Amino acid sequence: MPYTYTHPRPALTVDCVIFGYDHRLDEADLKILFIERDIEPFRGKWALPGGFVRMEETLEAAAKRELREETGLSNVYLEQLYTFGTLDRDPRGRVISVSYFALVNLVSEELQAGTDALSAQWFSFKEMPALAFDHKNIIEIALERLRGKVRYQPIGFELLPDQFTLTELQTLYETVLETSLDKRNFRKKIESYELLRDTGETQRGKAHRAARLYTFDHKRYKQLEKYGFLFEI
Amino acid sequence: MPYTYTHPRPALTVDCVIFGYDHRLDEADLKILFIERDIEPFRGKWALPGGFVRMEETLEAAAKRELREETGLSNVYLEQLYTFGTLDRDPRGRVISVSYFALVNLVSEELQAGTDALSAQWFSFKEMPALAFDHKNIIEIALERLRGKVRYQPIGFELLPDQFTLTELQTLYETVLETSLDKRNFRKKIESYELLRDTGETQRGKAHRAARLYTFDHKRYKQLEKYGFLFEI
DNA sequence: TTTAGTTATTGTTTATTTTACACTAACTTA
DNA sequence: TAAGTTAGTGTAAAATAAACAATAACTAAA
Repeated sequence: MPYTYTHPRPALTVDCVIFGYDHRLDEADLKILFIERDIEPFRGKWALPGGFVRMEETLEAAAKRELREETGLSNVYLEQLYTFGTLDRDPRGRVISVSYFALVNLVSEELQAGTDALSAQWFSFKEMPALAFDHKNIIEIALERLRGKVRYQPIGFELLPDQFTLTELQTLYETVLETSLDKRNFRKKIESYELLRDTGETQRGKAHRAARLYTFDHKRYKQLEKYGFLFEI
Repeated sequence: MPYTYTHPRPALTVDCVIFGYDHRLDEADLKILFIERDIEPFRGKWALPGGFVRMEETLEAAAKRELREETGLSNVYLEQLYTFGTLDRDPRGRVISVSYFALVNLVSEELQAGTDALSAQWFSFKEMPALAFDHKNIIEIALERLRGKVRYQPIGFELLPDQFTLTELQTLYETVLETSLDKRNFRKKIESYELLRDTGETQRGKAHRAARLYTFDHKRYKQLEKYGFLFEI
């Protein structure tokens, strides 16, 4: 069924940059989720999850649908990143891509390859594969945004499981920001925001002193946010 | 000449939120540039400058072209803001809009209505007219972005003429951030960044002590930026 | 030419925030 | 029960931010 317009129109896609984090690893690092393309162009190459926007869905809905179809991930909070529109970014012709990004905890999320993709896989930055389209460019911009944002908004918690230790939280910030932080000063600052709730529980099965487990108080953050509350690491 | 595709495609537009500032006014305030639409839909209503993206131009090029055609403004630095894609934002059907924003000095820039618009006009926030499409929403997001950005990047200078006084700079920040700032502390902070060059000249024609004129040292800022320099007001 | 009026320019003291820094507590395993 | 490992905690010094007012320089009116 062909569709005809009086003026030419670019095609419209969405792409998702999903950052994943595994707090259990000794060498914690950020990973990004890619799918292996099973259709041309760039068949066999790795690419960001994404695809064409349908007429009856919003941009964000399209991004969520593609992410679910291609990787099995759902219920992630997607934020719009940037819209890419150079002339030559897709060999099929003029294609505009609206990109989204999200932060997830690797351990809580189960991957499953969908119908459009041979497989979905996490890659750390050191072992990044060759990518389709301008996706290398997209993730560079996403990483820049993540680094900028993590310092002024408490989004780091999205990368951790519901319950986490203060050391895990600190390691996360050290990983994302590529710095090292003073343990006591970090804890003092985090405590001053009063955004964590002590669960009363402690870590189990570790060969040393068990750390207290905390949860992030989303409700309280939303309250504070209204009144111009400033978060900063 | 009709264009046919195997799948339906949304139309793609760009919209420009141009903030203007007049440093000479006693009651300084931010204005936004609108055009009066002379075609349907929303004929006679005010709207952001913008229009359809052509196949042979990038998104930013489209935004610049529409801005020039409709208002006569050119050589402004446009930054991508957000892409709007709700289903019902345009009565003509599914239309995605990539928005851009820019900051200009009202006095330096000459307006001239173009062919697509009956007239272009600056409106201050207090006297905002009824707007076409979802443009009210777009400018709300633009204003949020501006307020967030102006505190961490020295973009305020784009709203002033090449030469300006420290009082003009302070008034600008007070206007955009809707606060009042301490004069001595403000000057101390600005001075500490070493981003201003004293021109040696002073203001003329004022019925009181003439203020020194400064220029913003863009080159120096770009240098400092590379090394993680932090600006904050 | 003097005076009144208006805006520009400048520094110090106090309060707050950030940084630097090291020992004891608690748990597991050998 | 001893050794090993990570968790948890406070204080002093330095840096930064905030509060605050008098003099300088110019124009216009008397």
